[in-house]
Amino acid sequence: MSENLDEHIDEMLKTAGLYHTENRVLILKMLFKAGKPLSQEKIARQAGTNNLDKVTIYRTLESLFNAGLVHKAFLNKRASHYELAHRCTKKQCHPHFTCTKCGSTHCLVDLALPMPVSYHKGFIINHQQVHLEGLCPACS
Amino acid sequence: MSENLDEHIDEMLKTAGLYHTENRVLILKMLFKAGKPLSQEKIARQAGTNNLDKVTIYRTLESLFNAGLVHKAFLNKRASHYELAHRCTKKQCHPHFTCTKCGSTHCLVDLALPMPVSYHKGFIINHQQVHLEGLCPACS
DNA sequence: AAACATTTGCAACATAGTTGCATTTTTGAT
DNA sequence: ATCAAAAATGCAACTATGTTGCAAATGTTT
Ligand SMILES: [Mn+2]
Ligand SMILES: [Mn+2]
Ligand SMILES: [Zn+2]
Ligand SMILES: [Zn+2]
Repeated sequence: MSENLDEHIDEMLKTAGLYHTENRVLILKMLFKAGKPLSQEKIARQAGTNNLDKVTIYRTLESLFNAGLVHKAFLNKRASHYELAHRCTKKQCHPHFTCTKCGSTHCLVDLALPMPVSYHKGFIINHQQVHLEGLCPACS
Repeated sequence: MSENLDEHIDEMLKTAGLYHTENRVLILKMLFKAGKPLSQEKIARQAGTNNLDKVTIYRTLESLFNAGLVHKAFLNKRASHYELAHRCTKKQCHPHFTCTKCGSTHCLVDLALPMPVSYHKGFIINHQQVHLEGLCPACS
């Protein structure tokens, strides 16, 4: 995946019907590399010299989100975080874990949680996100 | 509970070791009455004439939160929402449901979800919050 | 190359939340 | 009831996050 990541990203954008732009490629690469949810601010800082405008980052993430390539992760932070959708099913993202001591975030991609079936008459459940808190291996 | 709500709130504050103030009583009453998570803005608007300062609301909620009387609900909105902790166990809040059509929020207090047991060596899971999306009875 | 659609950067704005500090309220002890 | 200490409140100013409008730049299609 390391060699042909560029090709993979090209394919993702083409399939999604999105214009192939420098910023989309850059941000998708960052998300692949990070392997966990990133905020606008982290992306901006990591881009450094690339002089990415804040608004552009938000709009780029939104276009990737609308295309289904990216998910909003549901952390207990003030800022939204985005991650690749490649490790989520349509109905269920993997759980996210936040360490209450060091603040680190972990994607528990292999922790399968049951999706609740229909609740009461009339409720249709389409999507689930689970957020866990506790102590990470480094802090426990 | 309607008659002795005041007494109940007095008791809550006393047990928590918090000063008994007008604002704490007012906000706790609102949260009881609402039965679902409220944001600072909703509390301010509902207080109306009572002329509650924004900062005071935040600080009041924080004191109630630190005392464990109130939880932060984890909705996919920009602003934090707070609710009474009385329908949550220490480790697990009830799931919250947001309707993607009308935006309404529902507390699924009788939907019991299993708490994931320890994940990998080193992870200690202390708390779980689940957020569901779909269509509410009015919209489905 | 030309025409069209989308993306980008910038400035200005809106909303959520925080901090410092002087004043007021609550509490517990006299 | 009076007083002193501790905590809560209101206000102003501030930071951080996110949004909107628009002209210029870039990507796509023919
Ligand atoms: Mn993740
Ligand atoms: Mn609730
Ligand atoms: Zn940790
Ligand atoms: Zn609805």
